[in-house]
Parts: sequence; structure tokens; C-alpha cells
Amino acid sequence: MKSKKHTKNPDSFFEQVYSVARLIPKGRVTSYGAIARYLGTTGSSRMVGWAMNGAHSQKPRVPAQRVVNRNGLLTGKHHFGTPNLMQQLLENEGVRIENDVVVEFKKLFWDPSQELML
DNA sequence: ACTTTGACTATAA
DNA sequence: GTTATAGCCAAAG
Repeated sequence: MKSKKHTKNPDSFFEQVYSVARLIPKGRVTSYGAIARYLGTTGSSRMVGWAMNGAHSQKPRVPAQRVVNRNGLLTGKHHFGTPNLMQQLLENEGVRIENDVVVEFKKLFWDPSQELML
């Protein structure tokens, strides 16, 4: 048997980020830091966003639009097909966006460490 | 193996 | 309130 894998290990940081991102309920949003913290790597908040770079290639589409920075700002909107796509998707789910910022972000915030701590 | 990057966050001014 | 700088970690070049 081959011990080596030709593909990335499912335990990779990226894969973990994708898994958590898919758990984000519709109409809710979270921050990169929250996901990173849930994975145990609080300081790797930047990697979370970077992982999203490959999210588009993932089989189950990763709702990257539900992931924003801690200010509720749609920082990754520029990485979508169109600059407004991210906002459109969020608004389509019931999340109101104003000035590229999630309205009542604090209320819609979904922290995996809190919601999945059961 | 080393350097650079990057969709962040926290603190300081 | 904003703007600037530093710290952080993991992956890609």
C-alpha cells in the first residue's frame, strides 16, 4: 500500500476550515478568528481566509460569504466572481448588508466554539 | 530550506 | 471615531 498521499491530507488546516465553514447556518455569519480559535489556532486567523482561497475548488461549495472579519466587513468580497456577489449571496439569505458591512453583525454572529460546544 | 505572502486581529497613537 | 504598526501562523513560491 502506498503510505504517501497524492492529495492533501483531510486533516490539513484548510480542510478543517472548510468543514467548519460548511457548518455555518444560513442567515448567520462568523469571523475568521472564531474559526481559527475553534480549530485551536487562534493566531492563524489569516490562514482561515487563505484557506478560503481554495474553497471555490471544494466539492461542496463552501459558504465563504458567511465568513467575514471581526468587524463584520466583507473583506473577501473581492475574491468572489464579482465584488457584489458576496453581498448578494448574504442578502439572499436574509442578511442585510450596508456599506459592505453586515448589519447587526453582532446579533448574526455565529461562533462555532459557542454553538458547537455542546 | 529560506523567503514572501495573506479574505486577520489586537494594540497604540 | 479612524489610521498605523506589530504579531501571528501556516502554506505557496
